[in-house]
Amino acid sequence: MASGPARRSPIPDPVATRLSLYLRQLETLDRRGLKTISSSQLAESLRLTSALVRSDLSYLNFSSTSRTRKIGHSGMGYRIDELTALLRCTLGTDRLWEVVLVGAGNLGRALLAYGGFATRGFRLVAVFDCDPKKVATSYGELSVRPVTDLVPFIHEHSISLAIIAVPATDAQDVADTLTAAGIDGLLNFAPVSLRVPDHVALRDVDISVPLEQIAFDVTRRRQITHLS
Amino acid sequence: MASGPARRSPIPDPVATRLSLYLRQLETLDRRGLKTISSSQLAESLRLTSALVRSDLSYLNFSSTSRTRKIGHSGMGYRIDELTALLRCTLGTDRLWEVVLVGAGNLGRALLAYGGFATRGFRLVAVFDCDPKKVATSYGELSVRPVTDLVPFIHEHSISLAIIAVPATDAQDVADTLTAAGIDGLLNFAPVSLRVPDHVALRDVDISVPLEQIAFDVTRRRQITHLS
DNA sequence: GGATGTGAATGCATTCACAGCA
DNA sequence: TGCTGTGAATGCATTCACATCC
Repeated sequence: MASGPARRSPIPDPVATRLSLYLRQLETLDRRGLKTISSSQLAESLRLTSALVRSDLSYLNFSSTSRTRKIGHSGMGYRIDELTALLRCTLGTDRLWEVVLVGAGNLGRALLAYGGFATRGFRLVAVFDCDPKKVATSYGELSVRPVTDLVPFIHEHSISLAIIAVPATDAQDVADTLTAAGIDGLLNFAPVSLRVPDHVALRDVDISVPLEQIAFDVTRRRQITHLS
Repeated sequence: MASGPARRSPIPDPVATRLSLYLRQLETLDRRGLKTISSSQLAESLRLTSALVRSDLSYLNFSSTSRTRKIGHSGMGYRIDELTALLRCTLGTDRLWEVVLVGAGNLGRALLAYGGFATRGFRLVAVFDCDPKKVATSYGELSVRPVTDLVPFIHEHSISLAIIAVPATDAQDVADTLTAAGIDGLLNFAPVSLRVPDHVALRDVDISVPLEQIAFDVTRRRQITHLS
């Protein structure tokens, strides 16, 4: 039993990732004033198949709070406002997440300046760095605090999410500190594989990896073209 | 036929992504002075299984240039220098890729300042922006050029890779321009799904997506803990 | 002994194809 | 007719288990 897209939860990881993309796309469509969208339109706009979109969205049927059974409307697709709300609720971004940033180097400062988080339910509430020269410098509304203040700050403000943007050599130390302070989730930009306890959610972003993948794609295509 | 990890090419996408991670890890291990590593050690350091590592690396056996049949050494694992060279060659990063950056906003400036590319075979050789106020401003060794110079620059320097770091609304236009100029690969940081011809390699990086995934992971874990 | 390389087995993600509904 | 929701079929990624080699 339990064939097809396994009605009812454990939402698989690849599905969850696409749910984020659906949400992003719906927000764009909403800004354009659209009210409904079909699985095939949504699929095409993201270069996916309509069956995959429907399959993914079917995971939302019985998710947590909503008792609603069907989310699409036969013959006319999905209502953008409904679906957006349901996605936000499922992903947990229907509330504001306060996030701390560790590392005020180039990458850290870029993240501070990056406006994209605010519109998606996240707010950077503090920046920390171990370099005394950087401490007290201001970026936008935030001024850099010493790492020694990190643990008390997390406790005092009940922070659950942190972004690690320190050099690779310091990343594990920072992760350990954050873990000990009781953090729930970590977004790691350092190019190392961190070790954290099972109860801490961890994702890595290494911008060199996709760039390398492109180099690989291009190289492979050239080889194919070459010997044809 | 062709069961198991399909000896001989078309390297699947998930495999190619992990090859990048193996390379990154090997570079770290090399810096620590190690000479060899076993599939199980490499696996553990990246939280994978040893069978997966061996399976992935077996794709390198007959790849393009190298005529070597076996890359590991029975009883003693893989030689780090050998494997590093083979990975670089396979991924296409055994040579220098000159990359142009379009967009000198917060993200673009961070990428300029980010040192990580240089050590992995990529060099940012020019920055472009359409905002006249930004043009001619210098960041590090590069000064911002007007987008009108983009196409001639690409032709003149035979650039094949570009990074898009402009607002979502401008990204498709920039992609079209780059495509028309004959670019081979695009790394897109704008939160939109771009449309490019099949012969152009495209990858997306949206830092809000992994952050949302973490929020989702944390939310789900809380629900599980809650009702247990 | 300790490791690789790989066919065979498993399990998961995606697609197909169609019943059912507006 | 147009579209969703989903069981069944496919196909791909991962793991198992073991022959093999130093």
